[in-house]
Amino acid sequence: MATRPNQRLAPSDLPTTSYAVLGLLTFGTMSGYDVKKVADQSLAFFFTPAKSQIYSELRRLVSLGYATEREVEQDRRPDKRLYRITDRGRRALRDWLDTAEVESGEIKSPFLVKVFFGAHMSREALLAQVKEVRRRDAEELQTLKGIETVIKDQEEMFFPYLTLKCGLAAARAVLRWEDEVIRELEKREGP
Amino acid sequence: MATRPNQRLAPSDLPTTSYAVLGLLTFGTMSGYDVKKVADQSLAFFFTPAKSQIYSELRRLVSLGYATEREVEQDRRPDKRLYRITDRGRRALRDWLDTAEVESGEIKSPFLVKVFFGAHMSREALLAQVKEVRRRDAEELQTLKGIETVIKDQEEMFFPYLTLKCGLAAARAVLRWEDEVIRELEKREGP
DNA sequence: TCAGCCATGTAATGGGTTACATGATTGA
DNA sequence: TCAATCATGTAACCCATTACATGGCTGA
Repeated sequence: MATRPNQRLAPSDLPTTSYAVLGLLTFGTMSGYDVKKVADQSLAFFFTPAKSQIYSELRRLVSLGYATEREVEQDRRPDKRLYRITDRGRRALRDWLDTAEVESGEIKSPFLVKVFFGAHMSREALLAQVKEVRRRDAEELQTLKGIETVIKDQEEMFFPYLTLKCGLAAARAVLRWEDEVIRELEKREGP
Repeated sequence: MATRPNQRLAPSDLPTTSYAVLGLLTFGTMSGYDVKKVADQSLAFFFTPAKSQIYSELRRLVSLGYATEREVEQDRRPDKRLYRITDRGRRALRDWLDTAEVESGEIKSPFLVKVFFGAHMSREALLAQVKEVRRRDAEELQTLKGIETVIKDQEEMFFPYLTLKCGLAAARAVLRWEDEVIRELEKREGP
């Protein structure tokens, strides 16, 4: 069946992950391995799928006609499959982006669950865990700052930079909160 | 086999959800429906399981001996099952809390994925979506502030209040970021 | 009188994670 | 020489979500 060239695609209602992968394919032809790497270096702050997830999304994108697959033989490396976004895929991506329904997003934090039930813990155990998380979060902030220096003046990175700024703002706020928690816990019943 | 009373339980490595439900049971005997309500009113910011998830967790807790189940017949209401945490369950909870490995948590934000690929959208579509998300986030912040006024002076809410402060800090930071994004988008190529 | 919420759950589906596989290259 | 990393994926599992089911009460 022939579809008219600029027709809007039926909103095929895939999970966000599919569109994220589809979006990454706009950067160029990639293998699943490549997609994973790029994702880890760009979307990582708010989107972190497993490899296997990416592979199955890519297969799905092909089955929907949103991408094409081409096998490439390699020596010294396992053969790989390269995926390229199609026009139909670009249209699907734009349709999803333009769809007015936005999901704001969620946080899943085992650490905060622990803090919530902190009354059942020794002060020392909780303090140690807060400090550990704080240390990692500070590292994370450094990483984000490193990315910032690289992309902040690249005009084509305007939108990624916006999301990075969200990460920076959130990271800084959380770090300040962690410092406050540490202070509060340390003054709560003396040493 | 008889276990010694205060023995450490083998770290049975359940998902965080299990321990969250177990933790909520320390507040008192509850049905699955109750657990869901309490969770929505307390952990909601960083932990939002579906009802069915809670029901299956409760069944698992029983099967592990971490909770007991008692059927209660009701008229005008469907019968219900009440769950009560056991000593063994309390020990399992404490052991999990004291375990040094903490997972910091993750963010999953379809909205940020959209912003990331904002170059593929019309400025108007993106702006509208940012404003919509900002509106919801402002509402969310109001809700958190409402909770704050209720619990901020209750000593027994000390730890829940700590997590609430994290939510407040993050929500404020994200709102400021959203305002910045709106300003940036509005000045980007004139009206 | 009728939609919507209270109240209690089950069933079906699928999204996403961890573990499994393989082999070459590189740094300690 | 041995672990780590690059490079590429598949298989199994299970966590978690959405849809389904039931019936009384309540407010417009």
